[in-house]
Amino acid sequence: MPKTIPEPTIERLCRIFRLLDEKERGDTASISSGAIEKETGIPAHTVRKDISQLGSLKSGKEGYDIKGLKDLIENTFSLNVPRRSCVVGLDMLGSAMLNNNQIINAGYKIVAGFDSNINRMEMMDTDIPLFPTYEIEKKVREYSIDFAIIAVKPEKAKETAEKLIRGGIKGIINFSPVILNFEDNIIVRNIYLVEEFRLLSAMIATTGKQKGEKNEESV
Amino acid sequence: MPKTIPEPTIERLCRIFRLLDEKERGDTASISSGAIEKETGIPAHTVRKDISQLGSLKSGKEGYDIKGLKDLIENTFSLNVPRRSCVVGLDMLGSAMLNNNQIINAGYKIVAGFDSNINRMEMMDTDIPLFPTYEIEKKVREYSIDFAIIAVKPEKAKETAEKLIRGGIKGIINFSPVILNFEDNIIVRNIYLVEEFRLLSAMIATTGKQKGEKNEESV
DNA sequence: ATCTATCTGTGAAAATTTTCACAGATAGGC
DNA sequence: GCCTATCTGTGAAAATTTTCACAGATAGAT
Repeated sequence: MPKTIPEPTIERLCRIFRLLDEKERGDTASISSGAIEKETGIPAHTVRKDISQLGSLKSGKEGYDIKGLKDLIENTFSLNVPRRSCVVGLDMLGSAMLNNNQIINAGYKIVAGFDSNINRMEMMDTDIPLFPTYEIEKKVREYSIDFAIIAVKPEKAKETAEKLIRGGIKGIINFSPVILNFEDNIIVRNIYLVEEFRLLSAMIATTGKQKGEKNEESV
Repeated sequence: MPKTIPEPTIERLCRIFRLLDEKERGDTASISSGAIEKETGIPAHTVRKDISQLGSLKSGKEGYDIKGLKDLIENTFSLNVPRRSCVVGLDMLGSAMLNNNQIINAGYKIVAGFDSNINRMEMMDTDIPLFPTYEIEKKVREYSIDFAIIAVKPEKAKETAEKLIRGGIKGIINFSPVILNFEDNIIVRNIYLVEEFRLLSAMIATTGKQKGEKNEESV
């Protein structure tokens, strides 16, 4: 085992990765931990500590070499391995995901969409192949799909996840407000829209000056 | 000061709140920490510890009274205070947010939408009043809007946030991939779609069995 | 080559968060 | 009332994560 990297560190490094991606086509070739702090809010010493977990990278008076650091993160986390994804549930949110430029620009290919409503699918205007939900297991396997975005109605979320898992899915991004909790080695990232609202409310109520992030985990 | 509640605890309690909301219209009137663990994945002792931070609630052989616990969380975090929200950027993702049932059902009112493209707004079919982005500051103030969802193009994210803040916004849910980092007491929850994909990749690469959450921080 | 200013890398300390273990409380049966 | 089974509440221990402080490294100037 190559040494365990703590989850908060993984999250921060992915955030830094995006910054590097922006900066890569910029004027300078390097960036310091202090500059990373200014742009991301992650304290400089934490940035250094996190990066040091990746093994060493030659330093310098200038800070980190942007390209070098980016590649190091990319390799460590296998971000360069191409991943195929699908979207299940093609109402407004699901459709927005199917056509999401951010996702496509980052190199993640969305290769299929699923919905239980065949009429709706026939009306949709997209190049991505669409299938009825009863074909999920079959198509996930056939297309070797790694990741799925779940945007179905809450009452369908669990069975949708189970179909995906039977098809061999590796990771799920779950937009439904149902807590998906599997023993297996399926990784689920939950994006709870409503909870983000509640967290804003809660943070205002408790102090008004918490830090506000988590990705989170997550929406 | 009423005692500081750690942020991870706030996030878990909001998750538990949702579970209670589901269970409230169920058959039983109470739920134990063990049952909460089974449904949320949060360990029972952590559940108890978290709940104990809220001050005491009479216990019993049966576990927690669902209604009582729900009210306690609601009051502690002022989740019952009505909040008015808006959406800035009405492309597919923004429109999906404007019409999102989850948000509405949870009692959060979306009272305005903003977009820089006036033609697009005229074509949209919604009862929610829509305004051009140059009116953000004015309208946020006029409607006393508390929260905003930012779904604009990355290059517009920062200036959008600044307009909202000048209008007096209290919290922002940011869907753009730009890191918004303010000194002020504005709370920002970032939902980084692409980062969720990267985190799935990273977690598979590092061990394949990390726990997967945040949002998840954050979506 | 030496000096200086600027950064990183990292062991150790501090802070935070989670886990544990068990005392205390409650409801039901006898 | 008393006993038992089931839970919570919580101080203390353990684990994890963040912060600190400074040694070491590099690049440029003189």
